[in-house]
Amino acid sequence: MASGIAIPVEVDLITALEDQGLRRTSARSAVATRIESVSDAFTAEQLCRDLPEVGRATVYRTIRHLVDAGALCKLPILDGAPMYSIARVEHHHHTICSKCGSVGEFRHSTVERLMRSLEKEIDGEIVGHRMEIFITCNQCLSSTNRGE
Amino acid sequence: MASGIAIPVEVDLITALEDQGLRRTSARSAVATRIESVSDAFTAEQLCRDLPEVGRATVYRTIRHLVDAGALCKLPILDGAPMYSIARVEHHHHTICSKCGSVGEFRHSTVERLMRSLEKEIDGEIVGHRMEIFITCNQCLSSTNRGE
DNA sequence: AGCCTAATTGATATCAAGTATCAATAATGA
DNA sequence: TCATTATTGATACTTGATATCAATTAGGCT
Repeated sequence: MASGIAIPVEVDLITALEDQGLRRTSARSAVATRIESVSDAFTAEQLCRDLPEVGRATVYRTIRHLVDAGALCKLPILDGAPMYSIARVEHHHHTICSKCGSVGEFRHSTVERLMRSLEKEIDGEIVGHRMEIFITCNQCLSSTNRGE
Repeated sequence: MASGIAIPVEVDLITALEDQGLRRTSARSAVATRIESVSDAFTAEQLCRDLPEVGRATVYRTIRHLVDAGALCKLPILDGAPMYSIARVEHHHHTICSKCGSVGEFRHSTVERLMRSLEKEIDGEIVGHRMEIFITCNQCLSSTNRGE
């Protein structure tokens, strides 16, 4: 990870919601707290299962608000429900372990430079991009080596 | 696009299916022909609507076979059904117009170089990647300028 | 040509993810 | 405290996609 320490944006999800003009309610607090406590990426259905005391509709709505606020990233999974992860770094991309599904974040200046150089090749105006790197994470690598 | 002319892999979808050991049937031919005739990316549901004479299950199955054969790319759309496009260029990425949804392909060596340089930063072994560029395509740009 | 077998089809049921509805409830400001 | 407005959540529904399985079809064989 070299020298470039990513400065983590302090994420307080319930505050992010209030900044959107939304009320602080017990349902929203429960959702926010739960998301902050699971460190990994998660699906909406997982959250619903973890929070049976909060209605499905509310879980989905709250997630949508957090995505709108920029506090959560929604990342598409080709065969299945999208996953969400807290947006800790300003602009970043994701690594997804194709064995265990764990999600990581990274940021690399080359990506931004790449966009600029692509601008010439592309028939239109670039308004955004998305990039995911599929990996076998170190944990899965070592458990495979141990011969499971 | 400079000098590097992308050599289009000649794609014959029904042949791609036969190469998988699948039989040539009228349903599969209908699906293959239809996909080849629409030049744009499409969703499974669109195909079903275009081919009411072919059962839904068969349309979905045939698409899956074509993806398995590498003849179609499945690209995730964050809010909605995945789109499919014929894989004309060996390894490539997609541009998606965020106004009209049209899909294009491009290939750029920097992307491959980028992967190699990312290898050092990433906690695991890279096994693949995915990248989409969101654009406003020239067509949408000009129609906006005309003041719709 | 006719037959056999395995592959394929497609109507239907089912599943899963997510959204719309709307009466009941809770939060805020006066 | 009251009035207003936002929020909630049970329920029904929508959409995309897969499972089931009897009927059909393709391809090889004689």
